[in-house]
Amino acid sequence: MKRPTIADVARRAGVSKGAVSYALNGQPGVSEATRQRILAIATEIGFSPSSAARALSAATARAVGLALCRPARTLGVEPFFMALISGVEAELSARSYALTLQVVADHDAEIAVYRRWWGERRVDGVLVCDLRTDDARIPALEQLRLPAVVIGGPGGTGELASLFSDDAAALTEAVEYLVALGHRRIARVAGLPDLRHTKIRTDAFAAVCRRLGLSDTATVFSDYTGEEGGRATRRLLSATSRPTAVIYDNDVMAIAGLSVAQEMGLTVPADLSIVAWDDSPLCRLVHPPLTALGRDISAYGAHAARHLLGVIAGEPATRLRDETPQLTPRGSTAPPRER
Amino acid sequence: MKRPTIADVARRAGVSKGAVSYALNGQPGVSEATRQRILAIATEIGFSPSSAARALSAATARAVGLALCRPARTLGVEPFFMALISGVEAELSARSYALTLQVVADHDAEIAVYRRWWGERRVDGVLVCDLRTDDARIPALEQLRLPAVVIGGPGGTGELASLFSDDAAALTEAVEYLVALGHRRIARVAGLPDLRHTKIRTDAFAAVCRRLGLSDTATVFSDYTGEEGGRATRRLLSATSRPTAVIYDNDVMAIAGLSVAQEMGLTVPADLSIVAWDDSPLCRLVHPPLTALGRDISAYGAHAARHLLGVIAGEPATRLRDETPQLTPRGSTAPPRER
DNA sequence: GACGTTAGCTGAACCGGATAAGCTCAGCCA
DNA sequence: TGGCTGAGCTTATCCGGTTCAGCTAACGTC
Repeated sequence: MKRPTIADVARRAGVSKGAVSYALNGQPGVSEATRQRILAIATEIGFSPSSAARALSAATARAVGLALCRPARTLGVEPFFMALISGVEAELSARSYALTLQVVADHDAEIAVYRRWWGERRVDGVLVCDLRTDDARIPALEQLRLPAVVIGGPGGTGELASLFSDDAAALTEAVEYLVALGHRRIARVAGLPDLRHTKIRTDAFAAVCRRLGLSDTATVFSDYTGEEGGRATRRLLSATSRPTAVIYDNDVMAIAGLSVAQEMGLTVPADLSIVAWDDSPLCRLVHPPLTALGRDISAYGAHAARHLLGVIAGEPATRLRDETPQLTPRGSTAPPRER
Repeated sequence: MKRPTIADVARRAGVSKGAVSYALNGQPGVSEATRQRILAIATEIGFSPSSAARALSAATARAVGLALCRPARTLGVEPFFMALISGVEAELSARSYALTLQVVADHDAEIAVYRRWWGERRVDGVLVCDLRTDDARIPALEQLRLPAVVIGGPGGTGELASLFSDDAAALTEAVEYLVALGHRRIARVAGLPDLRHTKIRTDAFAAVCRRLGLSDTATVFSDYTGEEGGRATRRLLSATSRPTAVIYDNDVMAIAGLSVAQEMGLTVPADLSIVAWDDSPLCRLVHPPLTALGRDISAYGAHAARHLLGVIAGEPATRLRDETPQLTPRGSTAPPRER
């Protein structure tokens, strides 16, 4: 099947290439009758404009890049990224933008990819994930002047546009809820310590514990994998004065923690309450179902994509606050057993 | 930061655009000294050729498309796709191909996407997932003559290239293992019935049960979600003569099944053995860890990508058999309790 | 009826590469 | 010395769109 070009449409309509271009792009310069005739012919012979030719002359790729910088191992297990991608994609395809995906090993490789994408004009902008506390990608992107939206923050995003959720508020709500249930010894299994949102949550955790007068609090850092989450839990529960509640930075670690607790003979929630961050269907899979801090990740992705398209279109690089994660209480939290 | 073009390199090197093109592409036509000088200058000013211009003249996009046709809901939870994508991506980026991703609602939309990608010359080929028993995408792709590799089969892939695993053999191995443990009443919670690999597994299940003289066997169809998997399990376990072992078509449903069993007061594996398909880290997260039929999904994706690049390069559209899923026994399977 | 004005269209340049064809000149041989 | 060869380069064309400048004809105006 040979692919028709604009010249084929022009020939069959008996007009010039220019007229066809005007007609298809809704530009003035052709009569309504001619436009309809051209559109009909284009549809009939199944014409769609070559993205390469269009990119070359219009200097826009109509594509957006997303580089994922996590090992394949953890990438797959967390539902977060797939949900994010599907939201991003929904927004992009609605505006006929393509999504180009690349998995990279580290930030240096990621910056190299941005540099190449920009040089090759392969994308018009990028979405940046997993913001670190001191993130080399930010100055690199600023220097390239590659339109970008950082999914993360607040803070640390330089002059770039960003989209963030108020993780501090969400974490505070979770701690207050646990304290209201009667918990005094609350621990936290955090994600990678150099991610910015980990620090934000850690700071918020320290602040709320101080405010509520909790002293027996511990934060253990992990890497979002089930293995590490389980190990961290085992360590916490083996301490002489073990916590009565644990907050996990993702759902996978929370599920691993639940298994470890059960394996150690503890009953959830009587002996141990569990709160998960990221309310995916996984949280409802296990028994008891997990109390979780959730939000619509797909919508988060869609908002990020929309924001990026705005930045590409020349809108100012603002910092948007998205929905704050909401606490959904389920069977994994209860007042601590008397002792 | 303005993006340098081939003309900038040519000007600084004091040669023509043509010479630069020959030098950068390793073509004969320039002396080694000139080539080195041009390469140095290109590196120095950070030149990378515009993908659009290259695509336009070389008539190749150096990009591969992947359309995912599942609701966002189930897409996110299963680790399968992310693992597949990371494998595909590793292979593609090693050969400097880009991956273009699109989430679609149904097969008609997917075919429309293929048609558009082909017309726009946005991709050089596509990977096709989730083959159905009577799949409209196959004839559509054949008609478009768009290079494609179908991830699925064997059979039902028409003239297209494909990559499949021997699910029938894997399922047979799992059943034989359960029978060797002493199980006689084995049930199966299958995936969507119109997926081809579901049918292959269902047929293999029927065949091996007949061969081994098992009569009390049941296959319940589901949709890969935890909710449905749990519901199916509840139905199976409520029957008068309940199964002593259940094989699930994915890990998410298996985990949901485990929860349901525990919730109903059954002990796994004493009262019920569980086998999961797709051995993701999730299977090791729960307690007891799940016996699973696993394979390297990332490598599967990489093989599919390599096969597709071959087809794009003009190699014959062969049907490749990948590694057969291997049974990894863990804590969720044991001989059935005497009764 | 001469003169703007404008809608509607054409022709050509341009985007940034790849590449075929042509040109130049050194080297070699008869 | 003239002719041939081939390495090493330049020039021109093409890919398939967008867009600008210009052309033509119809229309309105005084």
